[in-house]
Amino acid sequence: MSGLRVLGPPRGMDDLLPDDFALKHRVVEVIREVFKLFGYLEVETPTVEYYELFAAKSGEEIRERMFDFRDKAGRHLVLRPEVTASIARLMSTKLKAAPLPIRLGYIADCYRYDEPQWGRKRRFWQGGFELFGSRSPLADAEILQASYEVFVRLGMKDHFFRVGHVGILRSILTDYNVEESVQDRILTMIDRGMEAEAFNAMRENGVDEDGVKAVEELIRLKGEERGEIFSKASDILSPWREAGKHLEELNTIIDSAVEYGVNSKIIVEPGMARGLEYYTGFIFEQGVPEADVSLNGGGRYDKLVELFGGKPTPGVGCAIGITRITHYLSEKRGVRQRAKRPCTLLVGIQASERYISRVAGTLRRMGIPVEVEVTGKRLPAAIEYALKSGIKYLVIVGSREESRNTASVRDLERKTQVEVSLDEGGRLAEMLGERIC
RNA sequence: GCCGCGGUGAGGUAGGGGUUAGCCUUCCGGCCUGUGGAGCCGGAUGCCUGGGUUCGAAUCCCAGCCGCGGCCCCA
Repeated sequence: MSGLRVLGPPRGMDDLLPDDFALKHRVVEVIREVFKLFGYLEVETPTVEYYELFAAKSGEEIRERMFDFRDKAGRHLVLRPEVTASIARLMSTKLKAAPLPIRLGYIADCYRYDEPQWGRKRRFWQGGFELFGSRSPLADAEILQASYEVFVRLGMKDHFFRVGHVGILRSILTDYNVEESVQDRILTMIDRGMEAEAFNAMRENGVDEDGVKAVEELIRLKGEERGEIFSKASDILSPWREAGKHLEELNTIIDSAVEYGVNSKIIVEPGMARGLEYYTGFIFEQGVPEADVSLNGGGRYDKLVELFGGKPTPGVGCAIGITRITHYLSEKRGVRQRAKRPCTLLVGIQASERYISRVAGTLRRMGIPVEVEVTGKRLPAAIEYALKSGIKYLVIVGSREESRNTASVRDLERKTQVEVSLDEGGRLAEMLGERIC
């Protein structure tokens, strides 16, 4: 490379070569498979959105980490840091008359101006499931089920879930008349482990020591023994009827997931909080033991659509970190994926260009993928190229074949060769059995 | 945004003030006009960028860029 480092991609953004792309594509395909299995209809929204769409319900922190810029007319735009807001925008506008419930899926690239490190890029892909129009725990459980299917299908059976419900903490705070923006701040502090600050903020906003103590105990309470966690949480929450209902709801959600067949390790955290402030109920993260960042996360957001001016519509969803999963599979699991290519190479020797083209067309119209040798390699060199590239069949056309309107099909593995008339399409197709290698 | 470590052809590496900068893989050409995953021969591409120290810098110093890891935050 010369001194022009500008020839590399921008910091934190990856070029994917064919094999890298193939691996990412596999992850994407699995997600699409699960879209189909559950009835999620894929949509697309722009990579570029108005700044306000994300500024609305994001803290200072997120705002600073967005790629933002002015367009030529002075509009303040951003490269989306996530997609849920865009989908909610869709719900409040173009889909406001759609019959509910509606399930939407997306595969999209997102951007954050972070310092790159393990599992964190400035450009990354997310695959999302969003279910609108239902308040039922069945809807929340469905998101867990879909997440489970994706991970299992990718061979990550050892994944685990961390589940919680922001309604539990919020309803305690609401009981003390703590206003919503202050609640957001307190939950964010809890999520970041700044507990002392959170407790102080609670006291300053009218929460008594009973309330603080309850929150503290809830934060400490986490584990896999569902029955035990729930009975302890239930005790702690006995003075707060509303919070108890949320706890019960969380139990129902987990129960539904387990009955579905989600046999993952599930860590219950009644005092869990998540960074994004738009969550209103059930929340979760999904990860694997060897990676300390989460690979999937989501929850319920019942106020987001109306925040964007739509009619009140409950929603629940998740965003799967495609780039992180790909990175994890490749680095920690040693998963490799070869880019697929045709099994067949068409090589002409002393044949006219028109004949080579005719044969190529004949093959492809039968649905046979074929690479055409276009560099003038002689047969031995072409064979070497084919073997090196994993190509299984050679279709050789020379002057003999041209004069007889045939092609010679050579099987490089069996080392057999047969001359077939171009009119015998079926026979050609049969010989070139494997199409993609 | 902050802290630490690093950067030698396309990939992997050796060297560590004066070397024609070495090796492996890859790539290109030849031996080789229709059936060689071979062999041999030949060839191509490199010290991240910019300053400084020095007679002389890939090597030492500073800054930047990029990568990796950590803080923070997050998928």
